[in-house]
Amino acid sequence: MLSKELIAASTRPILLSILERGENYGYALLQEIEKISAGQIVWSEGMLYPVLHRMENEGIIESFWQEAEKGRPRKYYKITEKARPIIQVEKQQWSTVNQVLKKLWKPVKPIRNST
Amino acid sequence: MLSKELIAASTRPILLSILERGENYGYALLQEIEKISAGQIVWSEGMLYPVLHRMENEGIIESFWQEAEKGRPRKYYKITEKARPIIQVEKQQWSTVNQVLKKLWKPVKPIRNST
DNA sequence: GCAATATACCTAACGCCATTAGGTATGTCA
DNA sequence: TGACATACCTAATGGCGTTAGGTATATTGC
Repeated sequence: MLSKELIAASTRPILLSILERGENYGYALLQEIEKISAGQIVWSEGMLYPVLHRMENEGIIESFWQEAEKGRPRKYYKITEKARPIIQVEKQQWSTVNQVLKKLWKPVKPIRNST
Repeated sequence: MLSKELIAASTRPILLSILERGENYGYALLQEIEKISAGQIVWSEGMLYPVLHRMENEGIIESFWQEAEKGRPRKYYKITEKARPIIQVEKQQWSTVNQVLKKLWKPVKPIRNST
């Protein structure tokens, strides 16, 4: 169970990275992330759908309805050209923080003793 | 300039990791993170002080006033024993997300062409 | 002497966003 | 026929970063 802050920070980068590999629909994305993270990351629908709508409003992704062989129609999302630079910035920002944390998590060098 | 979501997700882990290495006071922490991140991460006071107060209320850190050689007294913070397991969980959570992103950012293997 | 700047702390109003908790609709299986 | 999985959506709530203030001390420049 991730903290809500970490969810907030990682959802967009993860979503865009998944969609970068191919279009997909909301419900499948919920299962996809759970699978990729080996059950570590679980998204709620109440979080995901608003995020998708917001990103569509911003023009980062776009949607189209598609009939499934069975069940109700699915709303597929795909990234737009506008998404590319955003993904780059997000990667860079994530790396910045990750490098700082990696640095801080390195054990402190003990002071060499002269004995 | 980091996104506010990434700030929210990283502030506590970073703060606790810095304080794990030694007690420090608020204003110095602002400069410390800027230095460690080579200017990439800049915290605002309006973000930092409430975070410190919240963590103190939760018993994760504790504070004491100390006179400086010059200027006003400083409020130093140090981690408590309660912080240790929390830091561990945060490290683990961060690593989980980081591994997922690393996986997603690996270039997709192109299909070998028979030409 | 006095204004500007750096240090060092604090807080209130605002807006964004995940959570919680609902709702609708279709198809399958017992 | 009732339960469950699939598949979409939204409203109310609370937490938290941003913005924009405030207070106090010490130094530096005019």
